[in-house]
Amino acid sequence: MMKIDKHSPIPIYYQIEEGIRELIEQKVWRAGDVIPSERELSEMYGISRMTVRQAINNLVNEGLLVRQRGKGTFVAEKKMEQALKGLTSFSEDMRARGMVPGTRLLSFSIVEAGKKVAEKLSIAMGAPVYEVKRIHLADGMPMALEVLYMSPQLVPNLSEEIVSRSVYEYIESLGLQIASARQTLEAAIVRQSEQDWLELSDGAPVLLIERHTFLTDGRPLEYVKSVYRADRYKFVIDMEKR
Amino acid sequence: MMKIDKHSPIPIYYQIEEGIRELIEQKVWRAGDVIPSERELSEMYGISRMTVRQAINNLVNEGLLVRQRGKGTFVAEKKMEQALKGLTSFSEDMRARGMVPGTRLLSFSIVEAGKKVAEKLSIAMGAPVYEVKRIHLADGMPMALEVLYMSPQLVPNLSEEIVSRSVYEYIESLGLQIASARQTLEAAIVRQSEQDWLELSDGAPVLLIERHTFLTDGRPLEYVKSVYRADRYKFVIDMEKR
DNA sequence: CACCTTTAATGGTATAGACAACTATATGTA
DNA sequence: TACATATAGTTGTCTATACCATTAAAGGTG
Repeated sequence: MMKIDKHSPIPIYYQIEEGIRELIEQKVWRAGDVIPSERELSEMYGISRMTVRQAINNLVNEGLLVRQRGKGTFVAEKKMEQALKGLTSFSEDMRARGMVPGTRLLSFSIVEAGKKVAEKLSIAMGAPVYEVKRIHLADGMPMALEVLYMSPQLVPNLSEEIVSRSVYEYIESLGLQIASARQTLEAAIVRQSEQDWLELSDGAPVLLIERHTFLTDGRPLEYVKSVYRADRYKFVIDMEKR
Repeated sequence: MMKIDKHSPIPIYYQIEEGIRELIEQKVWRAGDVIPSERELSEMYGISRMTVRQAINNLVNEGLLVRQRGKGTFVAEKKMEQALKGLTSFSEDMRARGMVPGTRLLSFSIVEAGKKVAEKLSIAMGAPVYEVKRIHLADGMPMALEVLYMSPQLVPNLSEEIVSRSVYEYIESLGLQIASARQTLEAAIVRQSEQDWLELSDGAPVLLIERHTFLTDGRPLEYVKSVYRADRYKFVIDMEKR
């Protein structure tokens, strides 16, 4: 099931923690499943129950597990949603609003990084970057125009194929982990170049959203600029005190 | 210092937790201070060190304390900033951007709640509510128009005086604690009624922000609608994976 | 003085055990 | 059948102890 080395310099509770994380990752245990009881785990690996508890505590704090006294410990629901609290992909966002998401790829190419893109991705000006332009649809209607930049140094072998599926799943499969993101939102009037794609008339308001995403090691992963139709899109943020 | 009842049905670790929380609240211990060591606390109250650790663990997870191996456990910095991660007051926001904040009170009155306000504040339609209209300035220039609604049932004796100082400090002094907030952002074209206050011309884009704030017990505290000048204001959100 | 070693204090990890509180199931009883 | 009771299994709380890893300060040494 999972291996524990009691004489490793890595703490036992951490090994257990990682082991459980992995089993959930690999979908051996799925959302809602009971995991073995604390006593079972402690006997299974010949370690103290308190040590098992320490591991489980951490995972509960992370939101990966849920405890229920008298019943057991369960794999928490969600997982993707927990990815970046409040930061969801367009598709998830739309589905949550009860609409059918869609995407139209406008262009997929490698271009030379301009000043702003180079800065945002921490690469040299003129260095090659992926540029992905697409339109996001909701119930078949154009909702947003998006331009995404990523560095091939960080994300090699990106393809149209991958882009039309899920970029984030590909990112994860590369072992890259998203840690944080900064988004800026501002209002503006639609530009002429964007007008047709979004099926808007002159002077229509749009919501400009920029997203700058970072990995756990601090490296910038992507820089995305989006133009949303103001008449069809509201941005919602839920914030909790912690 | 603090009292512990070992035979209370309230868990000892929780009593310790509350005790520490209170001492920090009352500023007996301030940000950066060392608190007594785990061993000291355990001897002080005649309880096991592991029990003390459980209390401290929870406070560390909350972000109230910080551990440093070999050195001790310290009261974490911040506190106000930690109030609502990412949700700051206009004044703080502006100061963080290097501008001098200001406010012009346009009106302070009690009005009958309309349908939307009544809904948002969970009160009856037609019930009296405070309505505060003001303009937020940055470096003396109009930045946003704001209308705020609060129920006198929840927040009694609100006055112009309090409003012009800090509403949130007053809220806290009443023992009310903010737990969460939902903000929605959308782009729009400035309305005629808002145009003059914001010194905008026809067709200028604005950012509409609605904030709906809730207390720890789930009751809605306030409903705020703001209109920001798009040319002077960007909304920034930092999100971290947790 | 500057440098190394020792020592005491801190939090970090781990054990083995005990009892309480809660949940679900099985069992007995009217 | 319906209801109370026992029982086993779960997490929750708590103890007492041990040793490890890191830190800072005290003390010794050149």
